[in-house]
Amino acid sequence: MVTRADLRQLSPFEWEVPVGYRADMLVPARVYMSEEMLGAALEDRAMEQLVNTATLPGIVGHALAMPDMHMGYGFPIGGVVATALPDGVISPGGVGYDINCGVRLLRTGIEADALLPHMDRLMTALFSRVASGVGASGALRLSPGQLDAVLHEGAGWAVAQGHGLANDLEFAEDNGRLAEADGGALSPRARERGRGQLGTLGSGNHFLEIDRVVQVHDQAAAQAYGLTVGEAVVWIHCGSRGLGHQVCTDAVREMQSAVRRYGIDIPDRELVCAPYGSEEAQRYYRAMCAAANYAWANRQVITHIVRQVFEDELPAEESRRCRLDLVYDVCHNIAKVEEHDVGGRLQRLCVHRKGATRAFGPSRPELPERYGRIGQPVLIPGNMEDGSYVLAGTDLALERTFGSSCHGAGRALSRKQARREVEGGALRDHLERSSIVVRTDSLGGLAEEAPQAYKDLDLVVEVTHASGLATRVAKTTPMGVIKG
DNA sequence: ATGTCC
Repeated sequence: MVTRADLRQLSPFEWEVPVGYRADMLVPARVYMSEEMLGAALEDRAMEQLVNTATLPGIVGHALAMPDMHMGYGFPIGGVVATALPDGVISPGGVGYDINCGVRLLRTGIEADALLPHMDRLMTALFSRVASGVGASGALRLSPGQLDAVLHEGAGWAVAQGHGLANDLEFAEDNGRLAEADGGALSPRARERGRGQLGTLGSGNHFLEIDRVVQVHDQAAAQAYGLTVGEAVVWIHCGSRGLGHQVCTDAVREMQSAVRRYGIDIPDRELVCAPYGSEEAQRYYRAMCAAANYAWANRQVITHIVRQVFEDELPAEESRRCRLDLVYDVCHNIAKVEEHDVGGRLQRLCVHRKGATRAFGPSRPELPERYGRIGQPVLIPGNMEDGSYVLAGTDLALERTFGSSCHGAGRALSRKQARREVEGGALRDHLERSSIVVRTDSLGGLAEEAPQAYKDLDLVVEVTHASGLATRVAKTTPMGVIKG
């Protein structure tokens, strides 16, 4: 176990486990946290998992952890690991089971107060038209050919089918599509699981919310993002559902033998990986890209349903004043091939972000023109009571964390602990008394996602902001919550 | 996260 004594403090919110801590480390491990947060991270296996990732062949810079770090499969959630191509490894555990789990934020153009009288009706309609819960299937049933188009085209498929507006794509990370996707790299089971789940929310921490912008921290950035205090916004948090889960399951199994074949020593079998250029790695990468595209199409289809619900359920006057535009769409479970400056040299890297959000600053050409002087919107969900943050990516993040930031508050209680401590029905009543309209498939699931099951988002964002990885732009709090 | 064990 890593202890406090093994850590070297670099700055108020930056800590390092030096290479000498363990003989198999190739680079130091670095975490962004306050001293208080560090305590909790040392109690479970998260820090040890981070150190384990510092042994992966080809890793460059540091094994990094964001302030929302907690235990995950192999890699900690909140972890960022970059490996040098072509010989560095790619690891499915560095992406996670929910490939391209991500967040999409829509502004509405209407004041939250104007929606208040209609919240019950809106939330009931959203709950009925966006399928949610474990194993949920949606209104679409894709033919094999349609599925291939989704896997290849991502959000663009949905837009072309009429589930969206042409400029939606401009405001999604990678325009909602990774070009290396190959539907043929998926197992038949992964493909079958994907056929009926497009346009569905899923379960766990996935949600659909109507929020109110309660605070603007950075007027210029908020203006560029089109956010104003008092306005209603919509948050969509979901991923690639059973299809992405199956891609990860298949890859973990296949790479178990790859690790042996390529003679890779890993300290934890959950860190299975393969050299990026190998057949196994390339098959996983193309399948992962396809699953990422599925997730983007999923969020795009849900976006369209939300727009339809606002149009159908609001009175004509309010409906006319609404315009649900995409602020941005980020993924926080993915491995990307990106170019970064490593020690003064531009290098092609495989950047694993697992529970970490890309946070590119103004210098990167990937940003939409509208945000070019501000930085990429970094969307950080918190909890169903206290709300969420919009931050802006920075050039400092490019120097420090391969352009990455935290992705949420991070869990403070395990799901089991949360169920023990919280009764779902009482939580729902508490939220409704606070004028938060709640719709859920599972009161047990609601309890697992209770506010007290998460770290304090304000603290996580404070560390992120003070470290310069992403800067505060606006905060929103929930008016209506759908939990799968 | 997940047809929460093919």
